[in-house]
Amino acid sequence: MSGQKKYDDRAVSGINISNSEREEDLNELMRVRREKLEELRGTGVEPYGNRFERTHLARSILDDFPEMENQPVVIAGRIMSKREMGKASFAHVQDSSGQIQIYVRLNDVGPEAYDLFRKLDIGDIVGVKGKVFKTRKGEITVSAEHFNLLAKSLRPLPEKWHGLRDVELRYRQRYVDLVVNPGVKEVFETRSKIIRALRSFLDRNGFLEVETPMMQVIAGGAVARPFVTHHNALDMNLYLRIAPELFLKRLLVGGFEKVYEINRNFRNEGISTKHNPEFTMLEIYQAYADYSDMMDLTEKLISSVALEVLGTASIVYQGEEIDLSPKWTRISMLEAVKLHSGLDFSAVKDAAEARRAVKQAGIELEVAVSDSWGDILYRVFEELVEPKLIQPTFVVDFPVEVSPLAKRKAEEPGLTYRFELFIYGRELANAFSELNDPIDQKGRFAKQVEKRRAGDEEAHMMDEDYINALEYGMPPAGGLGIGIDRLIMLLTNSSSIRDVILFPLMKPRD
RNA sequence: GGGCCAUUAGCUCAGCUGGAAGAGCACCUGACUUUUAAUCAGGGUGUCGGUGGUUCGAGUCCACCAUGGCUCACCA
Repeated sequence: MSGQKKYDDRAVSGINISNSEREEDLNELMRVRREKLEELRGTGVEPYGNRFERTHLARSILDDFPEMENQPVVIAGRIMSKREMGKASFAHVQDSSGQIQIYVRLNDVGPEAYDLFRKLDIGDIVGVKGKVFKTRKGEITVSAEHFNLLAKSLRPLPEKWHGLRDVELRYRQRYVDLVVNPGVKEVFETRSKIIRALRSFLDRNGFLEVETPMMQVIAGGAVARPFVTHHNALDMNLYLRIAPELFLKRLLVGGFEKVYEINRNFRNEGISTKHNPEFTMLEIYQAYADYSDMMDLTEKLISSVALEVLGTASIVYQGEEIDLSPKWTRISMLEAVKLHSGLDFSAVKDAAEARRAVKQAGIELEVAVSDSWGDILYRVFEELVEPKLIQPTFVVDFPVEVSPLAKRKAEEPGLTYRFELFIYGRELANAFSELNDPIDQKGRFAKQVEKRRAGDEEAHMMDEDYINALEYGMPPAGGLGIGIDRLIMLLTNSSSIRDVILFPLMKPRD
């Protein structure tokens, strides 16, 4: 028992016995660095420093050189390269703003400090005090008068020419990726700016940011398989949310009229370049609005964020020019399908006829026996139309069968006031006039529950409390969901969702 | 989950029809007081992803497994 306890303590404190305590496992590069570490300690140099006060970032020295020349500065950062030339040396130091060269001369720093400098490795974090000058070859440089070791690095960094290319290592050890591949940091800085711009746009327009449960008793608001977790004290299973939708609409019932949430959703499904099990979603709800208001909002939101963050609404994604300036094409699903497949579903009366029409048109499609007219229309749309929607396109009026939370069209009850936004063949946003008729909603849930009983794990569960809320009366409202990771992919020209998520889910090795 | 591809030094990669594991960077030793992919002289640091098999002999051929990439399926 006590042995078990000891093991747990070590696990919690992060000590990795198998890796760090077996010297014979260390390769020569790491062994040498550990020896240097001990040597430094032996000469009274603490290899892991404390607070360090710097005066300048690399960028500011480079940008303001004329004023900075000959001025004293204190910088701090990681040594990225080193060039020793006997009694003088150069190195590059990298901080959050970029890199700047330092020059260390025996005569300036003295023999002890110069010895210390020679022991430093690429990857070590140092603080440098010195004066700014320009070398003979014209590079702005800090001539060191004094320097401190702030953190000794025990592992060699990837090489300077190619950086870290191995995709698997880049994702597994993002910290290394960030150190050596400068473009990566830029993507995540842009990500942060995009999210800030979204928030500020919504805040300016009177929307209130709220937080709703990530752990839910009923995983609702979307069609997806949830993750299951367990609460010990209550001894009950909980789901990680697949969407915040039903909670945000409860807030409309409560009297909040314009709300939004930017947060993680979790879906227990396949992983791909477009899917990570946890992803960030923006959902917006506006009382007394409808789906065409949501289209206007989507256009304004995305185009103004692009303008604010990138300085242009005309972007290039994977070699394709995409114009995000309003107004975007709006086309009904029936028209879109007719345009791209020749099939006119408005003349098709039921599922049997739809099946025949698809077959006649020679479209290869796996159609389940239980599929309805709407299911088949939607499948044809996904298969033949989606990939062709490169420029921003709102596809409107989805079949009711695939839209269990959207309001029916008054004149065509088989369709709903729903749209999805497609850019580069990908779904980027999904929105509708919210269904606020509790009786209709209950009926739709019941249909979903039937599907669930028939084995469809992605179908909705019955949410009695949500119905209860609707029964109190929810104002008519427009609701909008935008996949933030995909938006960021688009705006940073990233081909994989893993390039816009700092720590994407990876299967452990071994 | 299916198909295709990849896995060799810390990193980036070569290694042909099976015949004694290689390069560049990094690292180590030495020289060098404005270099910058610093240079010059010397040094190879490895469970060839793992386990079996075929063979006199396997980094190389075969099977299975692991991880990853692309792609299809599912989804956002």
